[in-house]
Amino acid sequence: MRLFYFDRKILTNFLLTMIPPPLSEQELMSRVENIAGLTLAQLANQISWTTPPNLLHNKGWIGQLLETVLGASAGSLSEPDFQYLGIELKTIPIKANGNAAETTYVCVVPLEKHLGLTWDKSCVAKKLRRVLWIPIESSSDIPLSDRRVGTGFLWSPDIHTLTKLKNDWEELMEYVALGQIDSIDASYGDYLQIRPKAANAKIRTTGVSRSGKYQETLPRGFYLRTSFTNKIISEFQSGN
DNA sequence: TGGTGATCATAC
DNA sequence: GTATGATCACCA
Repeated sequence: MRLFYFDRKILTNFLLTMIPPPLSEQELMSRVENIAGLTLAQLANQISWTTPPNLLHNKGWIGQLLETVLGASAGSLSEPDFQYLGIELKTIPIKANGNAAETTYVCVVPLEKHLGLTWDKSCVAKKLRRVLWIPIESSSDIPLSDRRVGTGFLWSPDIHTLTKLKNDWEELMEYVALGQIDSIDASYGDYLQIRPKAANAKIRTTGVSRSGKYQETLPRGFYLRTSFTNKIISEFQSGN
């Protein structure tokens, strides 16, 4: 069943774009090199997409564009973008000064069914095992069409980083487990933070209260702080 | 100006 | 509603 779904997904994407998924890391990185320096409009033209005037009503457009151009599988499965390769694709908006403009969304915070959940099994650990970061020019004074794609690079957290992420995750999840999700705000966590992840502030999902009963609450997501992604970028640039 | 809370599109 | 992809927008 899952195989069927996977195949249909790949096939649909291929028929729409004629871009097959990369079969090796080398093939993927060769595609990444080939698009470095291109503008978003040039990239969009490759697959006959129209560049929107801005991202206001298309916040995920750049991410979806890069996914498609690089042959990532489409769809909303909880799988890495490049399923064969176990690689997650993340675009990262870069300001004129070279720093990340926005935090990076990782995954939804489990607000129930988290009993016995450990770091190694968490969505954060799974998503961040191997990431293809692609910097994208994001200054608001550059029209979206003219913004250029940077040099993408593969990244895996080193042991120190992994420990920091694990500590953050465990600390944050402890509040969740104790039914104290509503007392957490975005200031908690060094590398990871928890923030709302919903269409609006009225959306509710099921969580757990302090007394252990089910309680409706705002859906949250894990995000990487810009200070952390800046660190990743500067380590790549300095060749570490 | 940057960090936090709020929000947008879309598939299923 | 839940998942994917994220950025917007306010205010200290």
